[in-house]
Amino acid sequence: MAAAPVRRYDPERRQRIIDAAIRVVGAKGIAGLSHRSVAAEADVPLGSTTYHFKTLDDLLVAALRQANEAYAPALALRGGEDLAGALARLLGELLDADRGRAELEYELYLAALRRPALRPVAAEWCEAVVAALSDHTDPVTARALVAVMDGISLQVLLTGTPYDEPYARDLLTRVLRPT
Amino acid sequence: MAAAPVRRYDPERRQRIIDAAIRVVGAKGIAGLSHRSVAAEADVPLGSTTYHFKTLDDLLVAALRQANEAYAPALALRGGEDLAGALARLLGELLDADRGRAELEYELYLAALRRPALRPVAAEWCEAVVAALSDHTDPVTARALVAVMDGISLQVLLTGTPYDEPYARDLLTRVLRPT
DNA sequence: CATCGATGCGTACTGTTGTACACATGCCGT
DNA sequence: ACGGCATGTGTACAACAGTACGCATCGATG
Repeated sequence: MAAAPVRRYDPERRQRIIDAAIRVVGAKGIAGLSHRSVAAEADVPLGSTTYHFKTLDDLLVAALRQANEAYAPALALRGGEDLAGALARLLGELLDADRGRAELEYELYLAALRRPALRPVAAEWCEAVVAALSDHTDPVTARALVAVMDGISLQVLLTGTPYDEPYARDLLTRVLRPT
Repeated sequence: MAAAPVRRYDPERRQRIIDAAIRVVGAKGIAGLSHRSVAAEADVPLGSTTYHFKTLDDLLVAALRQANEAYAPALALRGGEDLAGALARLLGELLDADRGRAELEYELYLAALRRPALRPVAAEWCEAVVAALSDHTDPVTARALVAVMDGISLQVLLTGTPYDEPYARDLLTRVLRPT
């Protein structure tokens, strides 16, 4: 009998490694990310991860980019609602109902602080959100909204304070009024 | 002749280790922080760091707390100036003139995302800034200002966008107007 | 002045990590 | 058809990590 057929020609492998990396970061944080831990999670040999991603930064870039793509559609805005209320509601959904995902995405995003390789991707993320908001307000205000939403999320995630939707709505309303 | 006199009775040792830890994080990031790297930087033996700080989290807590104490006085506000302008100016001083320190302080602050041990200290930091602003505005607005300043700083630090003081001033002005 | 606990020092152990490298395999252009 | 090259696999190695632990030394307490 043949030995266990070693897996060959696996075109999805690269993608599976990225998915595994995201799961690892979600479970153990970036500090727990290593070529070996992703390899185990993706069920591929060690050499495979080092082949597709020479450095961990490469892997983080791919993971952050993928997380971005999943985040932007979450900002889908309903038509009738007022903008501040809609954003406050979406923020609440992310921070209350999907805390794990919020932590994961912010951890990848914030990693750009010390990893220059991630900075362009973080900038892309920023731009994508601004673009999603540009249908509803001017570009300067859109950037401001991003800053404010980041700030609110940070306070919640870093200090453990519960998310206060009316407060967020009030703050966003203030930002939306032109000078 | 006597052997090199082994250093004994060094009451400042603990403090020197904290200072060394801050320098290490500033130079190599939290990822480069280890009992060994601080020991080398502080010029103390390995056993000394593990004695004073059982875990690296303990060390990070001390470092973050110390960074906080250095940050709050930097928020000293001049009397005559309008609040938004003063904060925008201070933000500029931190982000333009002292980028390294800004990165260091935010890295320690953001580390609370994945390290529950740091969360109370991050909350203290938040409260300290709110308290410093409370002489000039109401508590709710003070919290909002902290969120906005964090958000602005993040955009600058994470994406590499240059700091735009007039933009920050405008945004802070919007937040300061009561609803 | 004897003793005990806090502090300091050195070293050894065990696990984990990034990296390199030699070899296997199968697609694709010629 | 066939050979080069991208892809996949397994293993080994050197560096470095946290941790533990035995011993040295000092200050204070009685």
